[in-house]
Amino acid sequence: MTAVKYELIKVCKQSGARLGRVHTPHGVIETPAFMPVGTQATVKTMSPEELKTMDAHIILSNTYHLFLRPGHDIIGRAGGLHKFMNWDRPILTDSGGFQVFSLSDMRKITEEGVQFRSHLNGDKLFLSPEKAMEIQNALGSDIMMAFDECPPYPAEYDYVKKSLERTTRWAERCLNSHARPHDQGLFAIVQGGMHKDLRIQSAKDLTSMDFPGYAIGGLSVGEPKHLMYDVLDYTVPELPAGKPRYLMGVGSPDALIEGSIRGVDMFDCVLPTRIARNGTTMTSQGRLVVRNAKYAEDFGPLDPECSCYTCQNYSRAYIRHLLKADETFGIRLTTYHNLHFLLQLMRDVRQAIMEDRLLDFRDDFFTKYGLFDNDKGF
RNA sequence: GGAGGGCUAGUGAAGUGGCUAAACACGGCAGACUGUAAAUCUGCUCCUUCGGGUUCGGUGGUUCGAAUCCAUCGCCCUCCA
Repeated sequence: MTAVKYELIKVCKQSGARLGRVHTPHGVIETPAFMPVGTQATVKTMSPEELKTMDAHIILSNTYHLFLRPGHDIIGRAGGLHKFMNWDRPILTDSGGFQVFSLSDMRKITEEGVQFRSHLNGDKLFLSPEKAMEIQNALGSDIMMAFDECPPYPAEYDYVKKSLERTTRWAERCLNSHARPHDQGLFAIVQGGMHKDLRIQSAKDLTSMDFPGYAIGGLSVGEPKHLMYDVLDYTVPELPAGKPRYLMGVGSPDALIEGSIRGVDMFDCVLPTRIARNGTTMTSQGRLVVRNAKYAEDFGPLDPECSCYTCQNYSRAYIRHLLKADETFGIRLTTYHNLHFLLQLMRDVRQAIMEDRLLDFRDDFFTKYGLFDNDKGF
C-alpha cells in the first residue's frame, strides 16, 4: 500500500496534457497543479486560511530550513508539520537538495552526503540521503523528495553525469531508508542538465525503482526557456504514465502552461510570492510593477479580470502606497493576488484539458499576456 | 546691546585651498528576481543638443586655483544683558 497514488482522468486531445488527481494522506490534489512555496513552514505573509480561500491544494516546505530552525525534533514533538503550522491539506517537502546548489559556497559534496555550513550561524552540518529521510519522516509530509544534487547551468557534461549517477544512488538509499511508506510518498528526482542522453539515463535508472512519483530537477537555473522545453520534450516520455510528474522550481505563467502541455502534473515556485514582495504582480495583461510611479493615481484593480480578494477590494494606487510606505499589508495583498493568479491559471488549464483545447488556451493567454516576443515569461 | 555657533544637491549630513559635480544616509526613479540565506539586491538621482554648462545663503575680494581664506549683507540657533 502506497501513500501517494496518481489517477489519470483524461488526456487533452489537442495538446496531450494530462488531467488527473494525486491522492495523498491529507487529501486530493487536482492536476496540473501549482504548489505555493512555504519554505519555513509558512507561505510568506499568508495564513493557512487565506491559502484555503484561494483554493491551494498543497504547499511546499523545506527539509534543510526546518532542520536548521526550529529543528525536526521539535516539529516531531509538536505532532508533525501539519499540526505545527495548522495546515491540514497535503504538504510536499523538498529534501534540501536545492540548498546544496544555492548555498554552494558553504558545502562539500561526497558520496556519503553533503557537509554544510549553516547559513544562520556557520555551524557544521551534515545532510545525507538517510538524514534527509529521517528529517522528512519527522516532519510527516505527504510527499517527500529524495536527496539530490542540482547542478548549476552551465555545467560540464562529465560533472553532470557523475552528479546524476550519484543522485540516483542517493535516491536508492532514500528508498531503502524510507521509514513510513504507508503514509508518506517519496519522489525521485531526474537530473542530467541539458543533455538528452543523461536525462534519459537518469529517468531510466530511477524508474527502474518503484517510486510513487517522479520529479524533474535542475531546470529553471538560468538556462533559456526553449532549452528547458527541449529537456521536457525528451524527459517526460521516459516517466511512467501511472505516476505523477513534478517539474521543480518552475512557476512563470508561460512555463506552467508549456509544462502542462508536455505532460507535467505538478509545479512549485517562489516566483509569485517573491516578486509580490518586491512590488511586481502577474495579471491577465502581463506583468505589472505596481510599485512604479505611473500607478500613483490608478484607482483600478491590479487585474480587471481577476476575482481575488485583492482585486475585488483594493486599487493599484492604494497597493502602491502601501508598498512605498513599507506597510506589510501591501505585500500581503500582492502575494495573495499572485498566488490566486497562478492557482486560477491552473484551474483554467485543467478546464481547457477537460475540453480538449489547451493549445488554443495557450495562444489566447500568451497573446493577452504579451509573451510571444518575451523569453522571460512573467 | 554683547558673545559664540551655523547656512552644502529633494531632505539630513560629510568636506575647511587643487585628487570635489561634491562622501554617506534617507527620499525619489527604474531594473532584477524561477525546488526562498530575498518585505532582498543592482543601477540612476544639479542641467545638458553629452562637447560642455552652472553649483555649496547673497555680493565683492585674495589666489595660478575657493564649498573651503578675507570683507560685507541676509537669515537661523545658543548663551549673557
